[in-house]
Amino acid sequence: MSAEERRESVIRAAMSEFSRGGYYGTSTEAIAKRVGVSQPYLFRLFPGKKAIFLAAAERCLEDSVRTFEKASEGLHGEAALHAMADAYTKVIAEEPERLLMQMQMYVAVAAAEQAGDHELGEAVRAGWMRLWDTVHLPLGADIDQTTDFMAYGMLINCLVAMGFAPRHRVWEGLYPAARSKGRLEH
Amino acid sequence: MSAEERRESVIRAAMSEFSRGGYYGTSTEAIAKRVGVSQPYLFRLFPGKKAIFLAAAERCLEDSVRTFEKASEGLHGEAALHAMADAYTKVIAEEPERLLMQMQMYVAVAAAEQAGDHELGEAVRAGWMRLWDTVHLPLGADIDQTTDFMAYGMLINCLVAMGFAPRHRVWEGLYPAARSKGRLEH
DNA sequence: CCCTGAAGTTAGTACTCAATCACTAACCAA
DNA sequence: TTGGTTAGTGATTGAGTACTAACTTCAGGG
Repeated sequence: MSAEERRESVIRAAMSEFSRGGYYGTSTEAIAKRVGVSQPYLFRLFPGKKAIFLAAAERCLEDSVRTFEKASEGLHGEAALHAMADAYTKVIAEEPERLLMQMQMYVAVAAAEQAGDHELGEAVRAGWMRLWDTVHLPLGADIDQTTDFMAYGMLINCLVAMGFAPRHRVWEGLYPAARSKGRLEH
Repeated sequence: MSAEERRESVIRAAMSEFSRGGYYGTSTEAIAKRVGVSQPYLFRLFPGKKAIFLAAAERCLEDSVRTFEKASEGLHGEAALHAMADAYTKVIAEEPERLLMQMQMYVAVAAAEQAGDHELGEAVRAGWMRLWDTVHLPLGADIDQTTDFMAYGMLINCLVAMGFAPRHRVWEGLYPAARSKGRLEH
């Protein structure tokens, strides 16, 4: 397998592992095992653990951007809103890891910034802005609606992280995500 | 100093430290240093690191409950909403650590649950429900409004964690928190 | 004046983890 | 065959970490 292909699979494995344990709670050995490669070899593909996390974070944001781009393609206003909400609902049910990775990303940024390392922070903020704009345009560039959409998304992320069962009453006020979630998740 | 008083200061120190590095990124030595006590002594005050984190998480939620209880005292409906939003704004400006600790709590729950440890998860979910109800009642038991309030809160937590500057346009759609934040944070 | 119990420390253990180094095996062009 | 590149491994190192055990210090009471 070429180095580039390996790097690709490392990023995917890293997203999985980091989503569980976060930056500090994930060992490079765990990532290597998931890739099926020796641990030292990771350091030939990436300069260090931080670089792996950064790549995983950027990919995570990129995935979300693409999800909403695809969902809202050719749609506007309320139709786009529903399409994007449905798409997110699918992510909740099928790839909850992605939501957790988002959360891990956010807290990792806070830690890095306080340690004087702004590289991750700048990348994540740039990615988030791209995500924000990706949602903003199909919603008719309505700031309030965009903010609402993102806010619901963040609430959902937190509820998923906390492990609230899909039928729990905290989901009640979330529409349409909650109802769809009730359907999709077992 | 009595053991009980020490435990109290350990919890406060732990909230600070865990809010930065999360569970895995925070050493018991860092907590001990902040308390001004030797590291092994922590294990006489608490059975282990996990217990310290649990205590810090519970205290964090308790603090938020108290914040909203105090803010909404004697108020209902829109008045209560504004009072609670203002109170949260104050927390954003003066105690951003508390918001970060919340985030750290959420991701720690996800990690613990997947590792088969449900103790933290149950405590956090119970605490969150108390928080939810604390907000729910003054808002006239309106589920949608409560969900909105919590969603905005979670979005704010994430933006703060990512380190978006107070004047950044992502804050624009947040009302009244954003405007107040612009005023309060330098 | 000694005894007890509680607060707190020093020294140490067993372990994990990121990163480095020296090496091998396969392939490929001249 | 030779010389070079690329994918990959095993052994190791040095720093850090949660937790334990044994010791110290000291206030208060009989």
